Amino acid sequence: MAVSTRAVSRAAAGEPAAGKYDTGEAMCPYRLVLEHVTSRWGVLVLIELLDRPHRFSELRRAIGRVSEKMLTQTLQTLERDGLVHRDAKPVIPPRVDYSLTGLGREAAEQVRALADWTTDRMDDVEKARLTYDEARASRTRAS
Amino acid sequence: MAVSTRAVSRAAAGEPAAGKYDTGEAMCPYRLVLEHVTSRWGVLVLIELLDRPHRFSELRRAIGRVSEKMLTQTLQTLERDGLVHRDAKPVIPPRVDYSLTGLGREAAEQVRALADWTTDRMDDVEKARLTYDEARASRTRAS
DNA sequence: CAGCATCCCCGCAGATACTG
DNA sequence: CAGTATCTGCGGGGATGCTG
Repeated sequence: MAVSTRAVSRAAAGEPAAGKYDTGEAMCPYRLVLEHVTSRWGVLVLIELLDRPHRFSELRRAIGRVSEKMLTQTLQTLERDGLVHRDAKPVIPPRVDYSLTGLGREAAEQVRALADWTTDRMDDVEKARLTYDEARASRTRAS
Repeated sequence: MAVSTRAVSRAAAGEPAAGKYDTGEAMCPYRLVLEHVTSRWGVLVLIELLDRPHRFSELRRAIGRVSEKMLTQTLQTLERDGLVHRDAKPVIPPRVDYSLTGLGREAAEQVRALADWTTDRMDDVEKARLTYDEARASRTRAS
């Protein structure tokens, strides 16, 4: 039904299922949007759409290893938040194009900046990890 | 044991547990770092530490609603990646201060920019949601 | 106070089958 | 091709109890 569909959609993209953390206080709304944008697949979708609009299956291939279901859910969440525009052409076979809205482009640029930073600094991170693991290993030997 | 401890640490902060998505290909490393940084609690920790160094319990209170376990795991992951510096003073009662490294500060600034954008555009997002839900509701009535 | 160990639940996400 | 509906597992993450 429509209701359960909405429930699924709201649960998508890393958003908590509204009962799990509902220990009295409500989660502040901006964190929800932030989690949609920074969600596992949300990040990759936004970055991919920043290059150019994509069809559904193009996105699947571009991202790789995302299940059809998760991609659908992620796109629905982002569409609902007004970040992604969905253009379904009434043709056979169906053709649906996804693109960024103005709002979505702003978000995507922030996200891409972060992703670019990550790739740039990747080697620093890996060095840090080696140092950390080294220290841990020697601590283990000492005990 | 040390081995299992490391396994827990690696699974922290939204990082997949190394077997779940291991359908043959390895996940590219930069996505892992990206997911640490954009993880549920990672985002909030980085933003909080951008203001000033925090003690463990200060972070807990500042973030709110984060379990001790998840905060520990998140901090360990970020420390291992070289983004967070852990300073444990050998005193009683124990006192541990967490601060950003140079690398971590760069990441945190990107993340905060994204968070700021989210709060700024929050009302646009909510308007978009109303529009979206409205459209869905009328579609349901039509069918 | 900081953090580790253990238990356990439930919800995310993958797999599969079916529709327009 | 672009979805929806349903089932299932397993791992994230909360709760609790214990150590230094």
